[in-house]
Amino acid sequence: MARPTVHDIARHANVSLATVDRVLNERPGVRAKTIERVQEAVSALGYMRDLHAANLARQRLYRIVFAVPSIRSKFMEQLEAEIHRAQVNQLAERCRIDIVHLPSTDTHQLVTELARLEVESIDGLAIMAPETPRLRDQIIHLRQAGVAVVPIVSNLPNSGCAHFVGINNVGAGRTAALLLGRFAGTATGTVAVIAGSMAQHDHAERRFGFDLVMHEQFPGLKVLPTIECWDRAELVDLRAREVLARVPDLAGIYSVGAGVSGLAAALADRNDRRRLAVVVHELTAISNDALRRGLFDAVIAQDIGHIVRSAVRVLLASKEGRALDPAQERIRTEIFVKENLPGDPGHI
Amino acid sequence: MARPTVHDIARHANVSLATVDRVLNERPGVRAKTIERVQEAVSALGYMRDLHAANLARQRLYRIVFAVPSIRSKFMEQLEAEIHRAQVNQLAERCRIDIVHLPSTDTHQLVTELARLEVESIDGLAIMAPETPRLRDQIIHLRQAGVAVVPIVSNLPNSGCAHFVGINNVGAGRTAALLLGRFAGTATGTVAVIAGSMAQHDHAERRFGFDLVMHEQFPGLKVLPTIECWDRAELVDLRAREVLARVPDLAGIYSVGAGVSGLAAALADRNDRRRLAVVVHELTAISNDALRRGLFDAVIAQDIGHIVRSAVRVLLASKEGRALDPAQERIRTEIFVKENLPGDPGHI
DNA sequence: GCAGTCTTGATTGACGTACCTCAAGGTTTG
DNA sequence: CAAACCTTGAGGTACGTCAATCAAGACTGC
Repeated sequence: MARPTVHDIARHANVSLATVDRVLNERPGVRAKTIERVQEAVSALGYMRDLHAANLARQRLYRIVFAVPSIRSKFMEQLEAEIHRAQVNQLAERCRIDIVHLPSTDTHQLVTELARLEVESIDGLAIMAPETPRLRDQIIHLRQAGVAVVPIVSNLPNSGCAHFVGINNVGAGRTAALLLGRFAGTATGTVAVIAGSMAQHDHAERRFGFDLVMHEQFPGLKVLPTIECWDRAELVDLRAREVLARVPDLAGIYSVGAGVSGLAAALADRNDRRRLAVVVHELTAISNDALRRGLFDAVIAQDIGHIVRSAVRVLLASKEGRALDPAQERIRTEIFVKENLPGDPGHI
Repeated sequence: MARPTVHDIARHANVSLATVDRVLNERPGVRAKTIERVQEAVSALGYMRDLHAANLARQRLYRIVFAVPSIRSKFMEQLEAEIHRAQVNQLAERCRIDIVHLPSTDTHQLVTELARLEVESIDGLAIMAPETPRLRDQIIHLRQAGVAVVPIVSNLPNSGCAHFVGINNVGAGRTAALLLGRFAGTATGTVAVIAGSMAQHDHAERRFGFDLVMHEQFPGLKVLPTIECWDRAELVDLRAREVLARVPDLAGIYSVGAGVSGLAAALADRNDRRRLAVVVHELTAISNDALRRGLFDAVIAQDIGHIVRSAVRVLLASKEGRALDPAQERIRTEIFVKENLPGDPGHI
């Protein structure tokens, strides 16, 4: 018993091929009763449209744009690398992917840049940007023009996008707090938090979640005000050394953003023997190495490749009116410690 | 500039369509020089065969068999659920997936069951089974007959399979030790280990990794001999209660295998206030709930959906001679704590 | 009952690749 | 130098769906 085709449906429903086609592609000109008869035949025979034949015939080349900040960081490098990988893979699947760089400071120019996209030729937009009212309006405008939009990494809660591809940053902060609190090995002490800036949505959310759990579960640990270092490693280095020198009962450090190489350097240089719990974000070559060397205790991460692939799937599914598997699209808040780093040798 | 097609290749290489076809599909009857010319044209134009058209024309229906133990457990239920999900999704991609149940105790009959597969009609086999010499021979025989074979969840190191889809179980045990040791909050004490049976490869490997790290990093924690409970919840319950009652300085419990509902029940019933670090394997409804309730502290898991999808990709790629993206196929050893459980409400 | 619209059938030609046949050249071998 | 073989060209059909056409029958309202 081979797969049923449209011909089988036509025969089973006693209609012509043309009618089956009209029903399947929701074209007008079919009586409600006939539609019903065709749909019955479809479910009776268990028909599924052959994606290969459909895509081939449709001759549709989807175009997806990834709009990402132009900041240079290890994380952004990884993100772009994954987008490039998707470009190559998706090319075989009739989907062209482009990258657009958005200014990271000037939010006005960001929207201007976005407005420059040729709406007509774009099917989907995956965007990583801080939400502003003007950006929200621009995104609503894009969606009205038929562009599927999905925020990635950092959510845009007010822009009315059905889906967000990224982790729950409040949850990530909560997770960081739990790990830091339990790894610290002391009920009392002081905890320092280093972030890029509290103006960044995701950083603020992480800090928020972090505070919640610290307060609930580790009331003996006092959390210092956020040290803002604008994701710059040399600043992180400097400020981390200050904290290490000046806070005698330091029990842990939580790094919310980028620039962790500065933190690793500061930690490597210290000569006291205090037990310190260090939790940072994003698994990069630097944090990987610092985990191995015992400088960091835990890394909270998101699978960037998964984010990119998921964004593509979500956008294509949206354009094609397909449903998607929620479980497959859920981006997990991953925890890495020294012993479960990916790419370990000796994979038995 | 649209995608180049075989016609473009033919024109560019100054050969006929038939010749291009012969080269692309590695059919005989083409001079080496001509092959070279065609391949040059392919790379010059950046040609990529249109998978949709190719699959359509090839009219190939791949058949993949998942051979899994017939034991009933939450983990196996999840595994089968994911295989069923893949069945539905892959049907649209011209790939039929079947499940074969293998006897879990009689290794002789297991091989007999495997030998019953009609080699001719099968393209790929994903198998989860303990390795025995007879099984190894049977797998080598299958591979010689042209069946792509990939072990899943539990590796078959001696069967010569190029790829294993699953986590590094030694690493998983190491990870469990690190978490348990650091969560315990005490440098000295006793740790109990509950497993299905040390005859199970993956359980033994986890225990091995666990012992390594406990010995290296937490020498003050004494690890008791493995309590074998055959993955049966009621036995786990019983033995866990014994341990809780009889070991006064109990600092942690590591559950290597299944039957964790018994452990959760035993822990929920205890009335002492000792700080206890509990680490278990596999994220199921039960372990999820126990994490939330604070009965367990950490769960080591593998993404079962990822394993199934990866196995399918690996097998199909093997049959089609395609390369695959190692990063996408790497199964991670995931850590879950109370705060990073997937499917959280309030996904901001 | 007639013009007009709505519904359906029949048919056709893509889409890009796979795979087959037949025949025409070219090259080697004895 | 002819028979045998190797290489290549030309052309066709098929895969399952999409999309469009034209024609005809079935309704509607007036």
